[in-house]
Amino acid sequence: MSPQPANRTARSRDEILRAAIDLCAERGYAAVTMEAVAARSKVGKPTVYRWWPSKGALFLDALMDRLGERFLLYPDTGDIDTDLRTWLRTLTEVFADERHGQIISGVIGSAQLDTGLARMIQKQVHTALAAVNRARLVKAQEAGQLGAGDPALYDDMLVAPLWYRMLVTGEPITSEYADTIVSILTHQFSLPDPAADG
Amino acid sequence: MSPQPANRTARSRDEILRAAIDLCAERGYAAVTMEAVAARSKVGKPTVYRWWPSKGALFLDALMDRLGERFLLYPDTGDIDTDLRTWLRTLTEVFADERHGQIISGVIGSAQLDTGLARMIQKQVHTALAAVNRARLVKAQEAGQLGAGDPALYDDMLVAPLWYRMLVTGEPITSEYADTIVSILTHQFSLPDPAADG
Amino acid sequence: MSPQPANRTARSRDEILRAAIDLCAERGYAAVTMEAVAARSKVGKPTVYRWWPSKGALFLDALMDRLGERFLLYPDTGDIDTDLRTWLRTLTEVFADERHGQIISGVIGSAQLDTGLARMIQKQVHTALAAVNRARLVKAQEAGQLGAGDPALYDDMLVAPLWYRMLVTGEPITSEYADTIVSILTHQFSLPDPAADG
Amino acid sequence: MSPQPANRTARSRDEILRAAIDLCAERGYAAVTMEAVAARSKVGKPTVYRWWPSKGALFLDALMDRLGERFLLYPDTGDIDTDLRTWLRTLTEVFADERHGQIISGVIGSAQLDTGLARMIQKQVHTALAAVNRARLVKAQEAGQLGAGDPALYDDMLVAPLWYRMLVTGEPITSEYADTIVSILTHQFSLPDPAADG
DNA sequence: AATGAATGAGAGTTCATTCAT
DNA sequence: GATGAATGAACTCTCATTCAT
Repeated sequence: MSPQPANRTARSRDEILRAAIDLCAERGYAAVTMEAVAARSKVGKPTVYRWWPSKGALFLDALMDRLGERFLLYPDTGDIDTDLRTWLRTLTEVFADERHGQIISGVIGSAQLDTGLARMIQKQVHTALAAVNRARLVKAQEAGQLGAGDPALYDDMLVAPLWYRMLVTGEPITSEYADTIVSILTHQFSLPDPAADG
Repeated sequence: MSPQPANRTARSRDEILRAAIDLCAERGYAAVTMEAVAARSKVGKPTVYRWWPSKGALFLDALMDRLGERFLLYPDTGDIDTDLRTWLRTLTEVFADERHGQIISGVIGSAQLDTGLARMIQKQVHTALAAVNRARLVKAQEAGQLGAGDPALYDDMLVAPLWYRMLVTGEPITSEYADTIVSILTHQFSLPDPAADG
Repeated sequence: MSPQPANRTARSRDEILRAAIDLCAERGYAAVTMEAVAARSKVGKPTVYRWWPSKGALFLDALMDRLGERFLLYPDTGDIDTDLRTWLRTLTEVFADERHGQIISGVIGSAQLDTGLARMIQKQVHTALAAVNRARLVKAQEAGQLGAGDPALYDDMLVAPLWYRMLVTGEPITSEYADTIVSILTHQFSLPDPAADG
Repeated sequence: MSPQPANRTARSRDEILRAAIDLCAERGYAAVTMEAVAARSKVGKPTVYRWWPSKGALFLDALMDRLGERFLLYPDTGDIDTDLRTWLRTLTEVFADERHGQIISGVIGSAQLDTGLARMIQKQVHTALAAVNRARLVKAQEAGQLGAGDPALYDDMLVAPLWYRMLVTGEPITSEYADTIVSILTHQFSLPDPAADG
């Protein structure tokens, strides 16, 4: 997503990203070092630094490489309820997947300590994501499937609880949780009565 | 909140926490090191490490020292709408305050890379916070001021958007944003029409 | 030799010295720490420090305790040649004995870095040792068994080579070496011809 | 003498050695720490440790740097008496010089607690020194200027008394002392009569 | 462009030494 | 006196980052 693949260059890039992912699976995000990534991928450390200024940036790229398309292809069956549910479940699965979740929380965690990385996330992730999300929501509003209201707020309320559990409380992120949130948003935001439906 | 203040001990503890806070204000959370904290507070590094296993733990304690009570005194005027608004505004103010916000996001960020710190946050912050929050919500439900529904979900949806902006999108956290979220939750969750009321 | 043995005090003192000697045998002088000595002898660290200001001082005392008398009883059979030989062999044996040699070189080594210890060695060891040595040499001179000459010089030339091997070259200290030195000094200092006697 | 001077490397090396020497002059050998050396020479601690495993090794190198040649150029006027006297006086001057003596005794002292350093001294100092010394002595023997006898013994008896005063008794090391020793060795080892010549 | 080697900030420890009981 | 706990100097090392080739 950032370096242009040239001949040998492209291979290096892939090997570095793979090494990063592999090491993360083996030792956990926190224990991965740039040094280990360089060693595993058989390149010099300066080569790694030429392309990525930090571990966070490297993993952000690795993530985009593997998951980017999955998020940018927003589902559109015509029924907003179904689509939001599908979309949020996708997010849930990724978050809950040990391998990806670890990287995601690690990258977001690193970004709290690294302004540059935070900016990269803005640019590479949020802008793109917000665009597709909001486009779909506006379309649903125009189709009368969703009440009026700032789509950005819908969007926040939809994904924020997942992030909250991921980053703050550590509680499990399940598809039931995702479904409940979608239901609240689409069904006039009325909270389910736990006595009535569990 | 964790080490017992003894004679000389208590003074060290306070000086260390103050040094941490001061350094953070001067250089930003990321640039504070345990070494600098020790130097500034005129104690040896081992003294700092004896009480706090990491920078994150140190700042978590500093935060609890200064803000702990503010959060554990949940407002209770009898009107849930007012109380939630008050409470969330308090949270908003703290998050938006450069000095505190920086520490909060830094600590949560560090916790993504440090299981031990994550656990400390669970214990010292969440358990206490969730208890007061949920108690107030249940009381409101019993008073018929709030629809049925799992109070934990109310709680998540109330604070998650603030955390989301804080940690993920970086968008500003304003009291208008807080108020909107409370309104949605208390007024049957209907989203405001941006065209109608801004 | 320094602390006065009182009731429980004496027992502590002995236990501390024994612990020091034992630990030295187990780990080597360099690896013995005051902390380990305190732990092994089941006393608090301040107790050790009350009596000995440093590891070197402690071992100096331990050494004097075990070896002191051996050196202060200078042999006197009437024949200076025999006596010097006996005396230097005693020294040789002690130096060559792994257990004692290690402590001796360790203490002298420590004294290079510790003026106070150097002074203690002057007082506790040298004054006493030089006195008996020189007394015997003077007596031999008076008996016509030894040429004229400053007895201090005899003394230096007698023991210096042993110390030299011990502290500087690390070459083995054998009784043959000791005997050769004595022979040179007593037989008009004529060096043996290696071609003639080996 | 050990690390290969490269571009930046050489400058660092020199600055580190100079800093060590300077600090030693200011505070005394014992009070010099690797940390202070690093700070004074404006390099990181690991840089110091990369090249020298210990303070003793560092000072050994500093010493060799400044004094090495002085010792390896053994005087050879043809007259062994003169040459030994010259050589031992050189040694005496260095030992008696506050600046060098301190380092020498410190390094030898450290070596008592550090096998690795002891080995370094063997290799870097003794082998070379013994070679030149013995070569000169053998030449003198062949010229009939010196009695038969193991040159190594001559060598030991020549320098041991100086080391003995330096490391053990602390008595002053003067050129008179050196001269007396040479005289004894060269004049058939007959000790001067203090009554006759002072 | 790519890399081996060098660099230094700072983490986290050990242990001599001192305080408070 | 004796001791458990506290303190800090300094060590050693890891790893991000940079230099020189």
